[in-house]
This record gives sequence, C-alpha cells and structure tokens, in this order.
Amino acid sequence: MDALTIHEAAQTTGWSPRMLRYVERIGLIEPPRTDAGYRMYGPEELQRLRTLRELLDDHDVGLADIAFALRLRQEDALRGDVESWLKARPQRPETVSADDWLSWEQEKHARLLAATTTPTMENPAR
Amino acid sequence: MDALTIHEAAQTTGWSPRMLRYVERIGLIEPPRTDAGYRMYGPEELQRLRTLRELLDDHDVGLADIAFALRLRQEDALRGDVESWLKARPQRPETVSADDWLSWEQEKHARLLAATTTPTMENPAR
DNA sequence: TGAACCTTACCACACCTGTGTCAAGGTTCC
DNA sequence: GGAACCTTGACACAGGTGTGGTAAGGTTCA
Repeated sequence: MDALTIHEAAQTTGWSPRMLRYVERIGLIEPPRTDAGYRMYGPEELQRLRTLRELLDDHDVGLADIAFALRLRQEDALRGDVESWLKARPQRPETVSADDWLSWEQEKHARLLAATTTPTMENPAR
Repeated sequence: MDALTIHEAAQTTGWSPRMLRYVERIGLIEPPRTDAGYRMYGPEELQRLRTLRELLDDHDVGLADIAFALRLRQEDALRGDVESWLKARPQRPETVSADDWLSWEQEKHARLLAATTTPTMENPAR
C-alpha cells in the first residue's frame, strides 16, 4: 500500500485522469511508475497537484505558462535572453520620475538627430 | 522627421503591420502615438522589434510566452507563487546524490505510514 | 481636393491548449 | 479466468494564438 493509482489520485485532487496524463506530458508532474508502467501518485505528487490547481486559479494562468516558467528556470540561455530583452523596455515619462522625464526629453533629441534616410512622417503632430 | 510609420517600421524590421499591432496589443512593444493616433516607431522600437524576432527564433518560443515572462516580472505575487511551486519539484534518486537517495528511501517509509484509508494499489510491483 | 497613408473593428483560418471519449491491449487480484 | 483496473493512441471540439485579409472612416500632404 504505497501510492495511489491515477484514478484515485484524480478523485482526491479534483483533476481528471486525462489531465493528470497531460500534466505529466508537459513535464510539470511526473509520478514514478511501477514495473508494469502504472503511475504511482504519492503524497508529494498529490500535494503538488493541489497547489498547482491553486496556482492556476489564483492567477489565471495556464499550464503552458507554468511549463514555460519551468523552461525559463532550466534553460540558462533562454532565461538570459528573455530577461535582457525585458529589462531593455523603454521607460516612458508617465511611469517614471521627474528626473527620468528630463533625460527622456534629451534622449528624444538624440533620436531626432539619429533619424535615418528612410522616408518618414513629415511634421508629426507632436 | 522623427519616427517611422507602422508600414515603414514593418518593412525595416520584417514584421507585418498586422503583427506590429498585435505585438502592441499584448503589451510587448507600445510605440508612442501622434496626436492623431498614428503609431510612431523610433530607433528603440525598431531595435526591440529586431531583437524580439531573434529571441523568438533562437529559442522557439511564442509571443505569448514572452508576454507571460513580462507578467512574471511585473506581478510579484504571481512570480513568488510560480517560483515556490517550481522550487518544490521533487528530486528523484536518479537525479540527486547518494545522501539524498538515502533520505528519499526514508521519506518513502513516511509515505507508507501516511497512506490513507482510500483504496490503493495492492502490492505495487516495486 | 484627391492619393496614399493611418486608425479600429470585423471575418477567416491553421495551429496549439485543455479537455472528453473510445478502442485495443496489458496487469492485478480474487 | 474474469472483472476492474492500467497503458498508449486516436478522434473530437471549444477557445486562444498568430497571421492574413477587408471595410469604414480620419490624416497628411502635394
């Protein structure tokens, strides 16, 4: 008497057996197997299934999102690239301090000077 | 002569105008507007569009994934919950040190004792 | 004023996500 | 040996993602 079968685990956690297989397939919860290949859900798996459900409900995210967060945690190159891309998002005046607003206006000047040879909007309305 | 229109920006970055609007809608790149509402793509936006393309291609991720990474960075509660859930993933003997394997076996004992009244697999084949 | 842009708001479509059901075959246990 | 499980694999389907169009109307500029 060691662990629950997939149907039992489903009943006690509120997931369906189908979804337990799905959650396993996308790499979120991979229960050990018996020699015959039967999934065995122990207390940790059951707990994780319940907290996973909470996570999804509380923040309105999907399983694919959590799977992506897992990728972020496991693939260093991916995490680095994503983080540096996000970090570079331009901070616009509305969202930053008065000091930053000043440098924003100066930077705008630089942008003007840096404008290229490509055809552009003439006299933009601001 | 300040910034490019959406069609010009599309041409120089390889995105379609349609996709530039989509990228804006999901919150990844929101160019400033003229008084008339025209999107103005400056050098930063163009650069970010190009690096975004690279990011997607290099790691085979989708725009929705990046949008989720942005949520993770902006919503503290979400990030905390996701991280603590992922951090708790069970380390199985195959992937950890001999010491941990020992405690794994002991823990298994605890699981046996904790087994509930629910019907369970009899004599699991390991 | 008219050509050539821009805007938003729809219709459309292929693929992915999340979920169910069913079939064909192996395992457990009495 | 047979009931009641388990396995994988397939068909199905709604809703979201990623992309294209097209229409109705405002803006820019020669």
